[in-house]
Amino acid sequence: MTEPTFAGLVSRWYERNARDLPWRHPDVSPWAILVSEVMLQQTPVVRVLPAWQAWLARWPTPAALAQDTPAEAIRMWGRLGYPRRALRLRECAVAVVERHGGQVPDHLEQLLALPGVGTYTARAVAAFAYGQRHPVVDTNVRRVVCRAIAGEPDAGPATRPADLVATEELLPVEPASAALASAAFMELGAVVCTARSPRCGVCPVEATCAWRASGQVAPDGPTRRPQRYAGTDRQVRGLLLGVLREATGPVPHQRLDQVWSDDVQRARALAGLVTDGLVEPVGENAFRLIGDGPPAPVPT
DNA sequence: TAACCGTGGAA
DNA sequence: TTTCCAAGGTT
Repeated sequence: MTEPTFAGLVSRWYERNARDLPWRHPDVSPWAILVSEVMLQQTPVVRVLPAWQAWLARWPTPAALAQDTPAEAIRMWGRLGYPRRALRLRECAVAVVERHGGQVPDHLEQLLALPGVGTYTARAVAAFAYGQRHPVVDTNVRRVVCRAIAGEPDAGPATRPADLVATEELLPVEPASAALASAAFMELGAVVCTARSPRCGVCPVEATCAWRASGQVAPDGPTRRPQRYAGTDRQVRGLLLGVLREATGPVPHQRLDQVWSDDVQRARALAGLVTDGLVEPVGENAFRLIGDGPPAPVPT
């Protein structure tokens, strides 16, 4: 009789307490899982649920999305935030069709090469869609491992190679068990070992938690700068894109002028949207979502 | 490395 | 009301 491992304890807890999220169902395609992972980047589960359903109902395969316009992808994205993700997801669908015959690849290197897919998302798809053994490290997992193993209150702002190593050492050898453990770590961080008010009373590894043993030392020093939103270019971009998203086809410059009074900042935000490929000019004084209609006539 | 990139809900 | 933060990626 050996002691249960850390991963074993968390996995056991997960099997009994996991939320019933649709992208975790066994019959879900790798494409559907990839879509969920991209939508979940910096975005709460409750907001992703309806968007994910609608997206896959419209574009059940990468090929379906690849054939539609960027403008429609941006519209379907709705108010999930970070609309560049919609653009990247469509580019990703195009790449999957062109490079992989329409099938989401199952090799880490191939996944990493896809637009909008980084270290976390590539590993998440490899593990959750294909059952491979990879450390899947997001903000939840970093926090769980940091607290339970290292005994520190919080992890750093970005995932580092050391985080992957530390997490990999916790994974069971068997691939399917490792994938399950990865999902379990994430769930624990999302539901129990939360950033603000951890529910240590219901934690399956409270007895061995290094942070708990230390008396739950508070974070030391100032954390990262709280990023303001009101008054930033980000907010102005959001307002501008909101108008363009609701419109069909070109929107007169004059109508965009109404969303923000500061001419300089508004122009900068609009230029940024164009630079990012979300918006394009139509003629001299109108703009539209990228690819929303036939190409503007080229003067000869 | 650090700044930038949306949005909305809870504390 | 303000602050925090939510399955990151890109440059």
